Amino acid sequence: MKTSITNEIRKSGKRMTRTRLAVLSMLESTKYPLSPAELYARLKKQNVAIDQVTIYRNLNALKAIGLVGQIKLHQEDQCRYEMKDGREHHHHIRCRICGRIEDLLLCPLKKLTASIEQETRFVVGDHSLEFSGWCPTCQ
Amino acid sequence: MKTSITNEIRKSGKRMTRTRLAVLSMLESTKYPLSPAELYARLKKQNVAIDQVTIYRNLNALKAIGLVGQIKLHQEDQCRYEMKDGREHHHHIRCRICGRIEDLLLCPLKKLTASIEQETRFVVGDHSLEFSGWCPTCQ
DNA sequence: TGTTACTTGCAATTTAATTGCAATAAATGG
DNA sequence: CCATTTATTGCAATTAAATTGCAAGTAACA
Repeated sequence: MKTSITNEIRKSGKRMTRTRLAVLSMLESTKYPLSPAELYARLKKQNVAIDQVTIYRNLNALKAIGLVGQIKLHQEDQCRYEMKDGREHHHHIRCRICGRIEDLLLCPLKKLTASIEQETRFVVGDHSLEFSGWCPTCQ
Repeated sequence: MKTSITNEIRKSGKRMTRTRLAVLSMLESTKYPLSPAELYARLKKQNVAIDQVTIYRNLNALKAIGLVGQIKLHQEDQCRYEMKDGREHHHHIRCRICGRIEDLLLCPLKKLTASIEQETRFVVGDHSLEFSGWCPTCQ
């Protein structure tokens, strides 16, 4: 785990712990966002002793710092989480049949922000954009 | 309530009932998507006798037919629902402070679908796009 | 008007996520 | 390196959202 992440955590008054490190490592080594339950199962398989509650609390803490992003996908009843640190802004596409999730690196929305702000008089802070469809295997 | 909606419901083997009509009317007359709890409160205020469970079941049924859309917003722990029937494709922006929600009629994504399909080999079925920020009052 | 089967209400249940609290352990300073 | 402070953890219990079972009710259609 990069020292910069530990510093980021300490800077916010939080601490780098065994369980927090395990959660971060798992998120870093997985190429798609994970749900708390998936995180728990994967960590258990690696014989990491951690409680479900600790996973929830760590995800919330890391989200608050901005190291981790929360993603709500169609057809899913749990949120997913992924590392934001050092990653390009991106979105996701999820297969409606098998649930496979892939990253989409293209995002046409930065240009759109200005016109939205003009139209609504809101100040835009963030956006989420999720696609769903059928993956190559399920078509 | 338009007859076309009743027909749409019957066509799918479902029935137009007193409670279903009440849910549909409430969704039609509200300019932003409602959560099941909000629907319940508003219907209660109108002295419509309806159970929370019935609201959930109706929303699921109407979503399955395609008459109603389900929306997951940032910072919210309940889904919201809105009429899809006859409405233009659109998205939403939600104020991070007061929760105010407005429609966004512009959507630049139809053009993007082709390149996503080419990039991922998925067939794109749908997308969701939600903005959050600060509304004029809360800035 | 009678029959079929979709729908409703109520209670109970499932599932996701949060909270309380005592015990543990990371960070900092001496 | 040790002591102190306080964030963090694990366990149990709780809250909150959404679903399910079932008997009674009622819309649709012949």
